[in-house]
Amino acid sequence: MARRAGVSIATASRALSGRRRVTPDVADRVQRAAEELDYRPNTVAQALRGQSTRIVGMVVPGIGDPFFTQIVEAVEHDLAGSGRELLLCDSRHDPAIEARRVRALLERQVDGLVITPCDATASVPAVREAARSVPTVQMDRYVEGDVTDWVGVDDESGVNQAVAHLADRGARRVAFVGGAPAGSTARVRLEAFERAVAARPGVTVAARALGDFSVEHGRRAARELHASGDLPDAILCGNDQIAVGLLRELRAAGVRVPADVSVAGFDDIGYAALTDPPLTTVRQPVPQLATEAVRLLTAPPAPARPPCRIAVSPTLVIRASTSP
Amino acid sequence: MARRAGVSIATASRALSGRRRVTPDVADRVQRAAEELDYRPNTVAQALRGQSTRIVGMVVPGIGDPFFTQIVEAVEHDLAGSGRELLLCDSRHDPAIEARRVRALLERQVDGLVITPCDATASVPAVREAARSVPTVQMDRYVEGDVTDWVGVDDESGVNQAVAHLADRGARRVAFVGGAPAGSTARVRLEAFERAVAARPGVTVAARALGDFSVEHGRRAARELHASGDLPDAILCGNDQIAVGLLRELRAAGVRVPADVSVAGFDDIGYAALTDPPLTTVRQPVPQLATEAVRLLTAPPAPARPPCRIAVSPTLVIRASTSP
DNA sequence: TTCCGGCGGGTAATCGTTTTCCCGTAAAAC
DNA sequence: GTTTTACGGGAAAACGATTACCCGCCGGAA
Repeated sequence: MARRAGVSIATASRALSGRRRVTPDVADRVQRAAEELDYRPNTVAQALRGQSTRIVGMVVPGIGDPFFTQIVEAVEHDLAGSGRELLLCDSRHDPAIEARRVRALLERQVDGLVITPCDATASVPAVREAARSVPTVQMDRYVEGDVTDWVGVDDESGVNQAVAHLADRGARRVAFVGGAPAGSTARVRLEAFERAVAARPGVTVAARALGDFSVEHGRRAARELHASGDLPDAILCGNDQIAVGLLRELRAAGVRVPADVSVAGFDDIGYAALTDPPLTTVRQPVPQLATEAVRLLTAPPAPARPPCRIAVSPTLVIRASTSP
Repeated sequence: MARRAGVSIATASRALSGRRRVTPDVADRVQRAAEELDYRPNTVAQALRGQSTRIVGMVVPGIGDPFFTQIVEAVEHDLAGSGRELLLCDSRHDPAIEARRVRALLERQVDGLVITPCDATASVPAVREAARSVPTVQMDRYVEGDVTDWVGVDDESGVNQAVAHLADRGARRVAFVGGAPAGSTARVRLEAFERAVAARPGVTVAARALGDFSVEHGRRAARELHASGDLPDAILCGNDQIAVGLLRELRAAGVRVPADVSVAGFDDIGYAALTDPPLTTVRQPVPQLATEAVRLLTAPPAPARPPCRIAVSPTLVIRASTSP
C-alpha cells in the first residue's frame, strides 16, 4: 500500500493516523492508495505494538439471566461508542470456570475487565489476579475485601423501599425468597431485609427461603410456602426471576395475588411488566450502571487510588402484584 | 524466561508448545522457569505470528432478545470448549450499524464470524464482505443469495406443525402476527403460514399483522384484533416475544385463552412456559444449532465448497394456550 | 555566502511469539 | 574406523504495525 502511494511505510502510517504532519500531496496519494487497495490496518499488529487491544473482557455468571443480559447489552453499547469491543464469557455460576475465563481474558491482553463474581469468597483469587494486571471493575456483585472498584445498586435502599411499601400496604408477616448468600447481592439483600423488618414494629419475618437466583427456586419456594398452609401477607424476592417463578406457581395453586399475598421482586427485568399480575419490583438503572463501569475502566488516572464503590439508588416500580 | 531456564527462546517455545521434542532435562527446566516467573504467553503476539486470533465474532440484531441470548449463550459455550472466545456485537436491528460492526470484527482478524443478518437485502454487502475474508455462518436469518453457510430451523416445518395443531383443535379462522418480511425468518414464516392454511380446506386466514419481533408489536396486534370485534379462532405468532405481548393484552381485555382464542408462538424462549396460560410454541433446538454453527466455522476444508444450508427440524411444544 | 532551524520523509528498532534453517554431536550403519 | 543419519538446540526471519532517530532540503537571518 505504501509502495503504491510511492512513499515509505512510515509515511503511510503517519498519513493515515495523522499523528504527524505530511504534505497534502502525500496525504492525498496515501488516502487514494488505501482506498484503491481497500487497506485495513491490522489491529492485532497495532495491539502488539501499542500494548492496547481495545478489547474489554466481561465475565458474568450466566448470559441467559435476563438481568445480566441487560447489563451486557448496555456495556456493549457504551463500549462500541469508543471503538472498543466486548469479549464475553459465561462463568456458569462456577468459580473454577470463572477463574479460567478470567485467565484466558488476561492472556488475551484485554484492556479492561468487567466481572460479576459469582461467589463472594471463592472468586477472590480470580478478581485479585485480574486487578493486578488490568483495570478491573466489579459489577452488581463483589468479592470480599477492597480489591477493585465496584459499581452496582444500593441494595439496602432498594430492599428498604420494597419493605416499606409492603408494610404500608398492610403486610405484617413478610417472607423473603432469595439467593443463597454465596454471592454478595444475595447476602446483602437478605441482611437488608432483616434490618428493614426489624426496624418496623409490628412487622415480622414469616419465612426465609434461600436457593439460587432462578425461576425454579421461585417455584419451589412457592410450593413449600403453600404446602405449609400458612401464607405470609407478602413475599419479597431476591430477584425477578425468583418472583416470576413464584407468581407462576402461586397462580397454579389458586392463590390470588395480591388479594391473598403480595409479591415484590428486584431488578425490573423486561418480563416483570408482563407477569400476571404485573410485578412490583425494585428497578436497577442498568444503563447508568454500565456507563459508570465503562467510565471507571477508562479513567483510572491515579494507579494507587483506593478502590471506590459506586452505589446508585434504585427506584421502586409499583405494579399490581402488591395489594393497594 | 528462556534465559532463566538457560536455553534459547526458540527452545523455550518448543518446550512449552510441545511442537518439537526437547530433552526431558530441558523440558523440566523450562517448565519450572515458566512457573516461577508465572509466564503467560502473549496471545496477541501469537495471533500476529500465527495468523489466528482464536476469536470468533458474533453479530446479532439484539442481545436483549431472549432468543438471541440463548443462541449467544450456546455458541459461547461451544467455543469455550475449544479455547476460543466470543467477540459479541449488537447491530440494534440496523443494517448500517451491522455493517460497521462486521467491519470492526474483520479488522480484528477474527477467525470466524457468526451473524444473524437483520435484513435480507440490506445486510447483503456486510455478509458478503465478511464471507470474503473469514469463515462465516449465518444463523437463524440469512440474506438473499447463496453467500455463506447457514444454520437454522426448518421454519416451514415448524409453521406447518403449528397450523396443523391449531386446525386439529378445530380452528377455522387463523390469524398471523409476525415480523415485517425484511428479515428472512419473518418472510419465510409468513409464506409458510399462507401455504399451510391454503393447504387445509376449510381453514382461512383471518388476519395478518406484521411489525417487528417485539412484545410491543404483540400487544398492539392484540388490541387491534380485539377492537375489530371479530376475534379469530386462533392466532399464530412469528415468535414468542410477540406471543407473550399478545397474551398479556388479550388477558387485560378479558379475552379468555384458549377458550375464546388459541395462541401459539415460535422459538420456545424460557419464558414461554411461564405465561398464563403457558404458551404452545415451536421449539428451536438452540444447542444443536449452535453446535452446527461452530462446526461449520471450524471445518471448511474445501474452500470453494458451495454454501450449505442446515435446517434442523423444530418440534411443537403443546401447552395450555391452544384449546384441547 | 554561511549557518541554523524546522519540517517532511526514510531507515530501522520494536512489540512477543513461532518457525525455518543451520549446526554440532552422538548414535547407527557399513 | 569412517560415513551417514537423526536429533536437539540456537540464530534469525517473519507477522504488520508504530515510532525514535536521523537526514536532506529549504527558508530566513546574520
